[in-house]
Amino acid sequence: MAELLTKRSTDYAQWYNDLVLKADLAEHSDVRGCMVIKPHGYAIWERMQQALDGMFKATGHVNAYFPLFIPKSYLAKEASHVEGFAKECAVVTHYRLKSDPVHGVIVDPEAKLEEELIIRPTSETIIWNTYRGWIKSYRDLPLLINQWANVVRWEMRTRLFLRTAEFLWQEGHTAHATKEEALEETRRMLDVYARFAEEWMAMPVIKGVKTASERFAGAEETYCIEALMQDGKALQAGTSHFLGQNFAKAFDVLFTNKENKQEHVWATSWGVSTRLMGALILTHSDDHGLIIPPKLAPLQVVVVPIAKSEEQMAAIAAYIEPVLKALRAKGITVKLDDDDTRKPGWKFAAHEFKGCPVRIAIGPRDMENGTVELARRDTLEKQVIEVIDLADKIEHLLQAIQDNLYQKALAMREAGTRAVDTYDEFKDVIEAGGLILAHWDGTPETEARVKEETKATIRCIPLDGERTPGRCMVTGKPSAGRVIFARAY
RNA sequence: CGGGGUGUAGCGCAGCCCGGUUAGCGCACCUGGUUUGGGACCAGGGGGUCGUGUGUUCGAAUCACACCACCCCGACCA
Repeated sequence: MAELLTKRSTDYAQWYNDLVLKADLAEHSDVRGCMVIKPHGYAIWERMQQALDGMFKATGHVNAYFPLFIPKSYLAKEASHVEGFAKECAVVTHYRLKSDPVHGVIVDPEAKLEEELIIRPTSETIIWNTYRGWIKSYRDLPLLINQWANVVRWEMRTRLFLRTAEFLWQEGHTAHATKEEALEETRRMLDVYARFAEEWMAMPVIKGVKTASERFAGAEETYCIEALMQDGKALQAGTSHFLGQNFAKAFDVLFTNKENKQEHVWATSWGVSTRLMGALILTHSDDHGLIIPPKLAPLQVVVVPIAKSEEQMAAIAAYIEPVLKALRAKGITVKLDDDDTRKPGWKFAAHEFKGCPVRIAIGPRDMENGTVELARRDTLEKQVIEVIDLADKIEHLLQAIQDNLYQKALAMREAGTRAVDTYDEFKDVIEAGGLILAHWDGTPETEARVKEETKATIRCIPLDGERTPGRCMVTGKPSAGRVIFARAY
């Protein structure tokens, strides 16, 4: 078999790049830092969207859409927000081109915008400016809105899915009457993200709180889910922010409470992006290509016929038709790959590379014996089984694959997590990657020093598990509990 | 923006030092045939502003200068 893919052990970063390109997930566009998401990649994203959207609706949210453009002055209204995003904003300055004998077209200097427009790096400002008109009374609260959109952050260095100048995401923006409600919402959506990651992506995550230096620009508190990738680097997979009254104050969003008093509303925002595609790949895939958890696989089962003639192809199609029907009745996506321009061996390799969880192969031998060959992508195991009750067996197999992927990822994370008590040991252990649980004195200075000296950052202060006090590994000062350090994407 | 590198067919590359017929190879693509239980084989075929511009020269993919683009490493980050 031709070696299409750099091995993970040879060069993990190159493996990732190869895989994204060769599994037809995405490619670089001619626009610097921007990617084209190809149909196979987009289909997986659509499955993610669908699952998440259902979870948002189930927690009472509705979708809406706000503009791509944000007046420059809006961004400046919340001081730390603008500070956080100013360095990576694309700006629209003109609204017209005109033809030019030398250059074809040029920007029409006559068509300068009076106020420049920012391409949204996130939508808090335009949304809160809009909410001002929507919220008057406690009866208008809570306001629970999500939007699916693209955003632009002009990054210096980009990587397909993990960091691109333009990316797709969802951003939830909610308004509440009380601080407690807003905090509850922040945690509720964090739980939604964690559940999605674990149940759909088969990716175990740690829920935590960001330190001040890693906090979202404009938030009082940023919660996150962090995951450990196969190469030992951590990846932030989703964030949920408690925004306090910062945006309400910046945009004068007031409501009248039951006591007829004016109060600023309390806010949250939360998002996950196409970065999840990167997380999915970095968590599960192997040297043979992509591995997609069954619940997110656009095609869950593929049937590869081994036919020497058109008659045989027709016989195989008839042989498997009842199984296809039964699978579809269960809501399982299945395709008979009857393309006669490709050989079976080619198809085996291609579907494997693209991550299809289950493959059925059927040849003349199987039709004589009443069997099929069943292969699972996660373990690459093959077995010949009787065609009787095949749809049920496959349904169970898909669930088994989903479970196995989660368990494997969990085992990987557990093996890659260590508690460390001294800074010397930390410096040693961090070289091997993984998550490190260590005590920290809570100061930004210590955090910055560790980052400077080891390139490791505090991924989060974990929410779950007991918080046992100790002494900071760097300064020896008191620590309320261990935090998670790692080198991160 | 600093440091390094690369631009030759859709992709991956050779040719460049030392200028000289019609610019070559592998993969992919097209046609025909034989094949088909893990990326088949044989034969034939199509496809090129050699990144752009200027210069040197009888002659430039090859030499010089300028520019552009992209990639890798750093600073910034979901």
